[in-house]
Amino acid sequence: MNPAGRPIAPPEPLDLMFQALADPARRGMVERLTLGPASVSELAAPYAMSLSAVVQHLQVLEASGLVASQKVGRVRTCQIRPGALSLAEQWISARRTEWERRLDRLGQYLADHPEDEEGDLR
Amino acid sequence: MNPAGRPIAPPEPLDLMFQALADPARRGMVERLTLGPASVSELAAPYAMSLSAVVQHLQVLEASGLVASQKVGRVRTCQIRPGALSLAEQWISARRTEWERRLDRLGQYLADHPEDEEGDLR
DNA sequence: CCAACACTGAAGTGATCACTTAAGTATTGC
DNA sequence: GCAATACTTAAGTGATCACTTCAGTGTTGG
Repeated sequence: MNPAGRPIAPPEPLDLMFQALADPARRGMVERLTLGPASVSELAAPYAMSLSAVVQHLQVLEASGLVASQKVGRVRTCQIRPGALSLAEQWISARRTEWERRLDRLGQYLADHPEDEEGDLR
Repeated sequence: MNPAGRPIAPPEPLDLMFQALADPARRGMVERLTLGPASVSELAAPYAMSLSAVVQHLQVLEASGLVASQKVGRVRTCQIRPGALSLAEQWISARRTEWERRLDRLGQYLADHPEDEEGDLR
């Protein structure tokens, strides 16, 4: 049980996604991989951390679905999974369009009722 | 010092942003706030956690820049900051367009060289 | 005035995170 | 064959996270 005593819920895909993107090293690896596939050591090169740490970041990225990899010989080659980011993108753009619509309605209301005062959040 | 013994870097805005979005309760609060401003207790209502926990989530959301709030009397009213999500949106769409460009180049190459075999990641 | 209300702040706890080191296991070039 | 290469796995550590409880503080309706 967790601290709340409630049953643990399995993490949703969006949780894993945003969690994966929340670390600058992981974002950096994704940025690198958008330029093309790379081996683990190539991905590790820009970072001061151990290879082990990089592999652990890679595992997070794979669990989130952002990255896939396959091993050939002794080299593991990683690539981004193109469709993966669209889930996060959709959530964000849904919020954006929602509040744009809301601001439009508010603007329309204010235009229709110019006598009303500002400062009202409702 | 951190476990690596290296100096700590201050978290980047995108770190705070994605970290804030990585929790389902916080995303839920953002979703609620896209429909319009709400008080702390209104935001807390759907959740089984304590009010204190909700306030702590709200602090994370404020630190990320996603949410703003002001107190009037004994009620704190929260609203989303419309522009905030665009930072995350831009990062994601930058990656998307980058790998789309890359896939286009790859497709063009394959079209120009139909004799080549598949399975090459380079 | 005073009780109910809407938070606020501090302290504590167990789980998870971001690393580390150390000791493996397959591959490959020579 | 054998050393170098490219990871892989396990165990450990301190920091941070997501909560909790409890004890305030300021506000407001009756």
